[in-house]
Amino acid sequence: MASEKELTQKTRKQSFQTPRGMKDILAEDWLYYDFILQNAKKIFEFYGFKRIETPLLEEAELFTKGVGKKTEIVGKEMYLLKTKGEQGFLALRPEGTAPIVRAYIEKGMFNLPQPIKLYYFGSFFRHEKPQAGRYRQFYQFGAEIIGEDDIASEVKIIMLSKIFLESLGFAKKDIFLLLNSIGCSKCRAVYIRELKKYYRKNNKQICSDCRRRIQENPLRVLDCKNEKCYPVKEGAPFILDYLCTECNNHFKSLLEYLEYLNIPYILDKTLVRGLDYYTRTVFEFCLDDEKSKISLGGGGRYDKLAEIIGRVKKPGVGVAFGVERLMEEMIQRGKGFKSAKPEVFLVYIGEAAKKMSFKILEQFRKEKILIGENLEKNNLRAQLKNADRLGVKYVFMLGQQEVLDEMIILKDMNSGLQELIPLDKIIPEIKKRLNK
RNA sequence: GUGGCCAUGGUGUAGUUGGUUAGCACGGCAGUCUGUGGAACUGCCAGCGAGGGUUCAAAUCCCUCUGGUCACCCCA
Repeated sequence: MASEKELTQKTRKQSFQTPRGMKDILAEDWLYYDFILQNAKKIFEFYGFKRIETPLLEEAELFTKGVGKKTEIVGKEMYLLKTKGEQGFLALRPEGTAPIVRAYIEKGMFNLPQPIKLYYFGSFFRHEKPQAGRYRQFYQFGAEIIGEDDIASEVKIIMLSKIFLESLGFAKKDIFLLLNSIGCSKCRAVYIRELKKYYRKNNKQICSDCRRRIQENPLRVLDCKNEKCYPVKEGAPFILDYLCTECNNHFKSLLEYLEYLNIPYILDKTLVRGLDYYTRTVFEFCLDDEKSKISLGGGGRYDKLAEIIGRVKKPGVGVAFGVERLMEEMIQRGKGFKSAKPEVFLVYIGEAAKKMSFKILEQFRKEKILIGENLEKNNLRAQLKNADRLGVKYVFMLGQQEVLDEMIILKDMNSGLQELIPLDKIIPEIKKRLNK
């Protein structure tokens, strides 16, 4: 825990801003977040997925064990918290799969009919340098199918991911699915030995990063973007040629299903993912087949994760999308949203009318008619100005005289024409005019 | 974590051989006009990202920090 002195030291500042890489989500942004979540919800729930939300904090060890100590997101980018009473550290969750598998085990979901289909929507945290489409707190939508090793799980996840992307307005032809298999622990071990041997032989022709990678995280040399490494990469052995019979059959069969279902894919022999728990199938969705393009989302199979974190032998498949990335692409493709604006506005003059305005507004709201008001202002001019700025079609005007007569003025803002209407007729009258 | 570029009211900006009180537009609030909007006019609000240094004098030059942005690393 920080001491009181440490906590107050910085408060001498004159102003505050959001921490680096984090942002306030304002009304215009919520239109996108809501739209994305609603589509995801509609589709995935219809296909039998249930929503789950795990805590923002987990024991740090869940990630070091599950995702891998040497991965960037756990080894270097995890937010760690030390608070009173816990041994060890808590971590702000850097990804969603390990917590969900933890919940699956902790809540004994393996006793339910398998597989378990879950989806989630929430924020995740990675302490990295912010950049386009990359924040320190960001939202992910993701889905997991846990409990079966049949390729049906992969097929479902991939199929639904595509339907989801299309629902957001992305054209079929723009969505690219990159696909690869990185085998199981057995065949990958054989492959890595070969890969290391090959890179050691070509040690002089590769970049310094790759020299480090081949030791720490060998698979990653395959997506090195340094030109220097291209010739060596070209001749490198690829894991697809080293898959054991089971992994090979699994992958072949997945490809057959995708072809049968008319889901185009690009076999990307260099696609490997940064999280240690992946086995066999890995995939990524982008909007451009250029490799440099930031991916919208990705996922894969993780057959050993449950075993590593909870000694439960259950396989799984999952996908996760970066919500901010989806948003940015939607904006770039001109998919705009407007918030609902009222078409009617109520203005008042005088104290009696002000009081009565509250009752009248409720009549509209009971009828689900969106009505604007600015009761805080007490001059007519300012109220009308606001109504005008909102672009409403009709304004109801209530004054001293109207209250006495139980009438109200209805003003057409386009023509400027006004007429007197009995107070008890306002709802049918406005419905007629708005064709409701 | 490494490197490049950047930082003036709420928003968009003017302002460098350092030199009056930092200018303009939009915006917000109020008024001209306590019963009529879209126009006009008037007044007000609000800024040199933070800290330090050089100097008689700093928005301007230097350093540190913070933040933004882009590339790398990595990833959603």
